[in-house]
This record gives sequence, structure tokens and C-alpha cells, in this order.
Amino acid sequence: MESRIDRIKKQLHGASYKLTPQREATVRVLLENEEDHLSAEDVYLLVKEKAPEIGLATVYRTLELLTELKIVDKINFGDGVSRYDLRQEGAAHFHHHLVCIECGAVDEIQEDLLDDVEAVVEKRWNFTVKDHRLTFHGICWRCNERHANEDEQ
Amino acid sequence: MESRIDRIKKQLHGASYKLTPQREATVRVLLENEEDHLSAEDVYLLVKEKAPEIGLATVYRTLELLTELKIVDKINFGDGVSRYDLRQEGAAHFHHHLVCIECGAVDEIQEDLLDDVEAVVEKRWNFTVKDHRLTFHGICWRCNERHANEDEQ
DNA sequence: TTACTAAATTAGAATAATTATAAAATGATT
DNA sequence: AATCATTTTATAATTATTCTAATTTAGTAA
Ligand SMILES: [Mn+2]
Ligand SMILES: [Mn+2]
Ligand SMILES: [Zn+2]
Ligand SMILES: [Zn+2]
Repeated sequence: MESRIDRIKKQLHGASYKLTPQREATVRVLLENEEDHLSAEDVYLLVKEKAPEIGLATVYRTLELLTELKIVDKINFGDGVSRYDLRQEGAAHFHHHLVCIECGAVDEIQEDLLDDVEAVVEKRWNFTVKDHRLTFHGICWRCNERHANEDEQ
Repeated sequence: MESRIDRIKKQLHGASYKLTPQREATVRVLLENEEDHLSAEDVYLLVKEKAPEIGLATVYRTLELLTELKIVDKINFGDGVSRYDLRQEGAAHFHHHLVCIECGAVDEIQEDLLDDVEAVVEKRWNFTVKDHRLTFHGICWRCNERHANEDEQ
């Protein structure tokens, strides 16, 4: 955890930004909620618990900065807010998401899975892929299991 | 074109909605700009040209209705507005997009390309795929050709 | 330390997208 | 023609995000 923060600090310094207390508190919240998909407001409320003086605009600016440095990815699941997601260290591409249309859960797929598709896109469309967003909408394993049990009855 | 409208009219009736003049004007704008990715405001301004009395809220409501009926898909490219995209008639899934990070162009891929990936997702994650959103970010063929020409000089 | 300077933060205002509300209009049905 | 549900309009309200100006902080040099 600390080493992760240190490496992020170095990334910031490398781009001649400082790791201010507010930025550090924001990064810590993101690390502590790595599996979640927090909105700026969510992050703000959580950061406020440890650094009550922080302003919402600072959170927005910090998230924007982290996005620029590809430390986090900004994503939109269609509910009107942007959400921020820590990128796996060293990952070339953003990971994928499974959004359940029944229970609303959002699960992650860290494997890339798109190598073949990207090869096709690069060749057939002469498009140089730098990143991607892939989200599946459907029924998650929990809801599927629940339905299976209900049918058994 | 007319037959396309007729089929949409039937879809609406099938769900016990009417094809009011405002709704028809909105659908026509979408059909006439099928290759674009219009925001609600964009649609509103275009509809206003043929039906100047229409209100913005009606456009929003119509687009929401068309989304519900899967006649259009709502998508967000990260620029703060939702965009609306006619779905190919009979297509099971939303098509894919190529967003150029240099010139901003948005191109479409109508082929599915994800059959294999979806099979993996269904089997390995026990996730029942109903739909998807796939967007590649990178450099489009036009920009790639331009760069190639510049290098030649 | 002290002074200087650029970067960063704060509080609050402004903007912009979207949604909600209430009154009026429409259109199908008896 | 009268009725009743649906739809639209105009406008207000809400919400997410960005901007602004004043203040604070952190780093550097005297
Ligand atoms: Mn994620
Ligand atoms: Mn499209
Ligand atoms: Zn579920
Ligand atoms: Zn381009």
C-alpha cells in the first residue's frame, strides 16, 4: 500500500506535480476502495472523513489529474455520473466491466480478452488502438444462481 | 425510409404508444442523420427546423422512449453529454465505435466481433450477456494516412 | 530565517445537462 | 359532442461539473 503510494508519488513528480496532502488523501481513498466504482461525490465524502477541510473542486481536479496520468480511468455506466477506477499497475488497457441489469452489481474482468478483436480493428479499419472501454450488460452470476435455485423449488 | 418509419410506428403501437407528430419528426431526424452521434440538444435543434413548436423536454422524453424500445441506443463518449444512435434493424447488440483521439472522429463497426469473447464471459463468469458497449480509443485511418504522408516528405 | 514565486486549494458562483411539474392540448373512444 | 387517458408545452428545479478570485502552501534563493 505504502509502496503503491510511493510509486504514484514518483509518477506525479515525473510529470512535475506534487503529492499534496489532499491528493494523497484522495489516492488513499481510491486504494482503499479499489473494487468500487466511486463518483467524484463519493470520493469527496470519503476523503472528507480523513481530511474534512478538502473542497469538492479539489477532488475533481485531482481525479482529472490522475486520469491524465492514467493512474485512474474515468468511466460512465449511463447513470449520469462519471466514475473513477484505479488502473492495475502496469496495465496497458482499462479492464472490462459486467453490469447486472437485475441487481445493479458491477463486476470486473482483468483479463484483456480483446487481443484478437484489436488485431482485426487495426488491420481492417487501419485504426491504431490506444485504449478501450468494454462493458457487458446482462445478468450476473449471483442473479443467475438465484434464478436456478428458485426454479428448483 | 417510409417503411422504416412504418415499422417503428408498429413497434410503438405494439407497446401501446402513439407516433405523435413530434415523435415522428424526432425519428425522421435520427434517420436522416443515421451516421452521426447526436446529443439531445443536437436532435432538438434539427427537429425544430421542421417542427418549430417542439419542446426540449419532449425530445428528451421521446429519446428515452426510443431507448426503452431499443430503437436507439444511448451512449456516452465521455464528453459530458449522452448521445443517441439508431440501432440497425434487427441487430441483437449495439454496434461498436472507434473514437479518434487526434481528430475526434467517431467511426462505427457494425460487425459483432465479440462472439468469442461473449462465450468466454458467459462460461467463465456465468454472466448472461444481453448487450454491450465497446469503444476503442486511438488513431483513425485518416489520421494514420496523414501521418504516413507527412513522413514521406 | 525571510522573501519571493509558482502551484494548489478553498468557497462560492456559474454553467450546462437533465428531470420534474402543472396547465393546456390532443386524439381515440363512446 | 363529451369523456378520459396520453402527450406536450413552458418553465422551474435539480444535479453534476467547471470556473473564478482570493488565499494558502511549498519550494527555492538570498
Ligand atoms: Mn472497474
Ligand atoms: Mn454509432
Ligand atoms: Zn445481479
Ligand atoms: Zn483522426
